[in-house]
Amino acid sequence: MVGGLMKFPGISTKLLNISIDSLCKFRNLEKAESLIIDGIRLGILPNVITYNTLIKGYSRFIGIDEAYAVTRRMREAGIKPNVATYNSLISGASRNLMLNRVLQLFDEMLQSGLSPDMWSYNTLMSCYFKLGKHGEAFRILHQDIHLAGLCPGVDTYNILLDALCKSGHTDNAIELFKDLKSRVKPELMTYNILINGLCKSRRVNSAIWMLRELKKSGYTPNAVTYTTMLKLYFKTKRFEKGRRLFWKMKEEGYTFDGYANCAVVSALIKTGKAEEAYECMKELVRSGTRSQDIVSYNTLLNLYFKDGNLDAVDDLLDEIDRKGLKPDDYTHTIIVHGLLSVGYTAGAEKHLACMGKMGMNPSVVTCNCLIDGLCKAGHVDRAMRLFESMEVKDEFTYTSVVHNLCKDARLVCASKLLLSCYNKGMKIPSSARRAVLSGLRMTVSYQAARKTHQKIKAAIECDTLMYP
DNA sequence: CTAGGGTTAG
Repeated sequence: MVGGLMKFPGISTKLLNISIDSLCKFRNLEKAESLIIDGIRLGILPNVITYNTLIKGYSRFIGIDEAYAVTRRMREAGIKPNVATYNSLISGASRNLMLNRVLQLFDEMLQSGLSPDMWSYNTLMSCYFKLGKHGEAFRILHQDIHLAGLCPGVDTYNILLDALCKSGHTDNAIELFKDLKSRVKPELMTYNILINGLCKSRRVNSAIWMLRELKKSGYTPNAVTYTTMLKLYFKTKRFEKGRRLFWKMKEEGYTFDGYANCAVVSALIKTGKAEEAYECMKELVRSGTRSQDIVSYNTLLNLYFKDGNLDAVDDLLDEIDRKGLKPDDYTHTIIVHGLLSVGYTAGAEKHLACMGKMGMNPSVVTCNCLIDGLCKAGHVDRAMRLFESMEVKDEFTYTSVVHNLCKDARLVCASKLLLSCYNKGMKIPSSARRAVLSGLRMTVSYQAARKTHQKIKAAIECDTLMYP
């Protein structure tokens, strides 16, 4: 291949870069690098783009250190890193939420006399947002960008709008959207971000209004738009509407990547329609998308468990392994929950222990499942031991534990935990409160229930909370 | 750099 490039001096580096790019896209980084070396031997000199492409690949698929190591080889080859080089490194660091690394690279870029561009600032800003450091992110937006003589572009606003939506400030996002239209032209992605934010906060009418705005601006909804609306329909239990939309998506070729199929299948599983779910999954298997990512496998795995098809589960786990896919938090949760649902409590516990041995940290959700399952199987003490060992706990953890403690008549413990939730300002469903209060009334005393009710009132600073 | 799919309690 490289030999052939020699016949076209002048464009040979361009062709080399194209080859490098496609190799990198398919994670063939070693091959890409050996192609560079072959090229040099044949007199085809790599340029800054060649190395930047390689760095982008390393930073995306391997690691930031490995990507950085390429910059050293690049310098040895007499090529100086440019802003794009640093941007690739910075985005790799940002993807892994390595803020210090991002800042360090920024410094290094400045010290080598390079000026960060809008892309660099966008990445930095999005890293701050992803870490929940909104103040810092806004400082980049309102100060640093202007000090650098740059102007926020539509991409900058996309990042900002998405962060606002994801942190529950959908109203601010809408406000900003109305305001920014005078400065930049919203992209299709801008609309999708907002529609998604509105759907997630269940603002159905606003989402539909935004969809109309999207069309009014001359854009055509794409697979992302439709998948977002599809989820909204399922969430609001408008199954017929969802079914019709999915049908339309299939007809118009919007289901090529399997995203919509996964959404539909999980909705079908939740409504107990395993048959239809299998039907919908078949298509995914046929299209080959299934072989590409763990999400489709997780969906299918969940389906097999819910259907009690444990042989298929076994086969599928083997297949995941064979394909070299990496099980993620969802996979582990589905396995633990699935084992519990078929009554195999010991297996679920074993799975968690295995994860620990392999150096994996089970997620909060995985632990929540096991806690709940252990309680329901009558092992409340073991569940409580796991509960106490958890570093991160969420609403689900507490809700489940409180309910299960009530069922087990451990009211003192349950009411203590419930109160700690209110004191932390944690949102906990009122069903948990009712379970504790009625439990106290039944098994302790009416006075104890009243007293706890008073404490809850004080904790949430509310006088009108009715005593059930 | 930025948008959509998959997991848990009641």
